[in-house]
Amino acid sequence: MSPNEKSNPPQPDPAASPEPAEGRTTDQELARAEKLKKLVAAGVDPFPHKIERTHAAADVAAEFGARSKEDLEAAKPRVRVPGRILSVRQMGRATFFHISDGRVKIQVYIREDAVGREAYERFFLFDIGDWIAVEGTLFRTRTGELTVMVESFQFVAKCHRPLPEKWHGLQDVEIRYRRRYLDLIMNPEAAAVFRLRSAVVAYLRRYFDERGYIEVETPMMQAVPGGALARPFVTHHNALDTDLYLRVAPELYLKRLVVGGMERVYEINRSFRNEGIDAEHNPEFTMLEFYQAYSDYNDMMDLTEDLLGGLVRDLLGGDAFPYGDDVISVKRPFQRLKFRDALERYGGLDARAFDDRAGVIRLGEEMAPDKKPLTYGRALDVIFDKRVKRHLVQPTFLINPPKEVSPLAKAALGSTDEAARFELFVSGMELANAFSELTDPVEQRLRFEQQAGERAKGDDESHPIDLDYVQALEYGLPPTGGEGIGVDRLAMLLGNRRNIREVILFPLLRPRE
RNA sequence: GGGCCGUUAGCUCAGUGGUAGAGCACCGGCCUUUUAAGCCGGGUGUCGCUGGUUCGAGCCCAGCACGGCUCACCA
Repeated sequence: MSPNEKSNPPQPDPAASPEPAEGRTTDQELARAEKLKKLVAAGVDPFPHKIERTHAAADVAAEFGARSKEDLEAAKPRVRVPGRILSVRQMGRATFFHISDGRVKIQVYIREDAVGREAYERFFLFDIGDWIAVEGTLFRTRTGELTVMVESFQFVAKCHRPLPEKWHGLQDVEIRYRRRYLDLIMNPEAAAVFRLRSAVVAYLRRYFDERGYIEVETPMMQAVPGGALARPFVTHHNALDTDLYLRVAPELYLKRLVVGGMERVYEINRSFRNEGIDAEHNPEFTMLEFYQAYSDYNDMMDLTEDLLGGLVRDLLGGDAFPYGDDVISVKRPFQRLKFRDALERYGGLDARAFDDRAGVIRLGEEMAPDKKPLTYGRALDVIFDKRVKRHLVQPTFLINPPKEVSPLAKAALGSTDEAARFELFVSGMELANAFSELTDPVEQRLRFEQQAGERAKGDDESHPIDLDYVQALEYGLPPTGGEGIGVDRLAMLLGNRRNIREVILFPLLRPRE
């Protein structure tokens, strides 16, 4: 067969409306496809390879936002700026519209007498939602709004589907989460939260980098899912024919690195916990963990105050910020409250009740019948969760919880049943968890075995035995302070969002269909 | 997993057992500094799905799906 006889492969119609991903094609989608066809017929490339621009919309605002009307009229600055059309106001032979780069909206003015009749009519083959690049000079309207006077414009990309309503934005939370791009287009305050989150993470990295910490990445797929008391996700490696777990925490690997001489390490990345989903929990979430040799949990408290104070000052200004109905102050020092004192103050346990171990267990089991049988320490933890947590609104270091629920922490100095550990609570939410790391390999092994004993009694939240980790400790871990901070929750606080899904771009939802 | 609530046009939402509605968007007109532009005309729909009750169901009942809140769970 000669090349000439080869039939051309079928070419897609570049202006065709995409098959609807779900449901039927609506009248509005058909109208949009028709307009694109006309543009293509007029010679427009529906999928241009590159768009030249001088400014993003945000650049225009930043560079010219302060220039006066007279100044702009004299200078006539030229810009070529792309953006998505968000609204159109046509008045006969002149039209105003707004384009956005996802951060800033810029008004554009197009007049038939400036661009010519043909181009002016071509503009009406664009729809709200389409991407356009406009070139022209900047001026201010009667009302003072910075505006591009169009001299020419270029098609950038088609929006085949109508955008949500311009005034109310996109309200349906399910669509907001499933199709986050629509949320980002329509709800600028939602987009702003994710920019804030990015700034939070950048600050954290800067903070630790400047203090001599090494950023590392440790396994997310682990043979023993340790470092926290949580149910893991299971997966399977085919070539090795072995089950692996998605990590519930990076902790044990980070401490192995300290054994290896990396005396200051941190990691910011995802962990996975196969638990319920609610306003404070997403199955995959981002944790900052950091470890510092030659330190203890008191040093971690100092560091935490410094870190959060600086973060709030840097990103929000000042040392307090609104969260829901509260104003959270990160002024040093944070309240320090012993676990036992917290239970006495808010949990209705006086000293005598505290010492009545059977009574405590009974109370805990009444509050959490699913968790029976409870140990003393577990029961205290339950009572804390139910009664105390919600009272800890201002940043509070909750110090020395039961050793029993802290299998990776040293015992508190001078105590046999309390851990050298704190949890930081803000607005009733656990934000951080830190301890003086347990460095004794013999005791670590014992603690693991105790946990295994509880596991055997049906407790699937106990810590699994990790003998490989014990072996690492046998090579010597210097005194080390370590801490984990929930980055999503930190973003919730600074962004004043009550739901973790507002700070996770694509939160886990049940798959559709 | 339990309880409560929601699901109606592309979006935001009304809807009282008896012809399916509004605003925005869209379509056709008018309009050269508007900005939730305005004015005139047009309703474009699998009322989440499946059954049931009824002469008749968006509405009442049951089941299911998805979502929200909440409780449970949860470092």
